[in-house]
Amino acid sequence: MQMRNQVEWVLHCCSLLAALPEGGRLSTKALADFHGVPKEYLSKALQSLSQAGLVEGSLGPSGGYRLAKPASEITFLDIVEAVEGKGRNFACTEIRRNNPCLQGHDPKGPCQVARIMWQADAAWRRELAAVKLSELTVTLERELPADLQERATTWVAARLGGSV
Amino acid sequence: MQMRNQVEWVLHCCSLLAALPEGGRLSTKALADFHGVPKEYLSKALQSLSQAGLVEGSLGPSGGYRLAKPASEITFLDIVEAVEGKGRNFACTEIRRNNPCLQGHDPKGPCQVARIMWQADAAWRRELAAVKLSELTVTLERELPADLQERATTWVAARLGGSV
DNA sequence: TCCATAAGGATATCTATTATCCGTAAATGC
DNA sequence: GCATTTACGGATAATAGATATCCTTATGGA
Repeated sequence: MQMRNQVEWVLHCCSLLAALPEGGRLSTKALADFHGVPKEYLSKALQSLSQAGLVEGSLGPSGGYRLAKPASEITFLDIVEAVEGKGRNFACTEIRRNNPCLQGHDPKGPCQVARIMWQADAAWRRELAAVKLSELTVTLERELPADLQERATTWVAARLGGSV
Repeated sequence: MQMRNQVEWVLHCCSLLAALPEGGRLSTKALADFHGVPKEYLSKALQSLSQAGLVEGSLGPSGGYRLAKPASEITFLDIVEAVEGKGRNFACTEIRRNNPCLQGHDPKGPCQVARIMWQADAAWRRELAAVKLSELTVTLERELPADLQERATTWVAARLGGSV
């Protein structure tokens, strides 16, 4: 049971978008180059983010993506669910109903096994919901050496779209 | 990102094994019939449990599986990890190293994205580790009508192996 | 001896993930 | 208006993983 590659990608992409100057945008191509991932497939993931209302795409030259709302209002859970879906990580297929000696019995509510597994799933989501995208930016600025941050800023600036 | 079918199966199987009388065993066939799942494939999952030291298989007629230790010493996490593996649900592929403008930089320790995702994974596992298999038995006895419990007991008794 | 069983290997089938390609529409600059 | 750049969506291919079955082997019990 493993999350998709795309989840890692978009988390890093959002991190980069969060650090963009006001009004700035980055194209799929720039984001793909920056992270060394295939552009076409990354595009699909970014479209998921767009549909979830987390980022906004714009067309034309100097188009690209930017966050649709402040990084402080976007959680890790938002991003993960945009790509991975909101479905639980445990699917109960109600095998208790297959039981040959319990036929005719119509159990109410989810079975205890499912309840426990869903409770753990909820704990996982709670943890992700507690982390804002903005926290990522703060940590990165604190941990990444200043000269590298500047190189990154320069790299991004050279590819920046939008009304900057 | 969804867990395997086998996880649901073995959780229910363990639940049944935990309710067995002292020394009793159930064969793969009985467990498969009880839950309405394919015997051959369930067998693979039970072998995983066996390798993890959670259940003990024995050969010959009147052979089958029983718990390898008291249900109070087996957690949901034990069972889930036996089938699903102990690997984290988020794999960090270190895409930050692909960054074209950060070449030559050798970051120490996991990146913040991975740390956050792993923290959520840990919360999920913590939740599962907190639930003992024995709790499942207790709940089942409390919630399942007495007559159905008896029918199940009879059904199981007719297929019971081991030294009963 | 004979049968039932766990265990493990080999293989087939199906589904989801990963990836690529192409067409469309919109925005920008000329 | 026209060419270019971009997001977006559909279609499809390639790969990996999950699901399932079959067969052989070794062992225990009658």
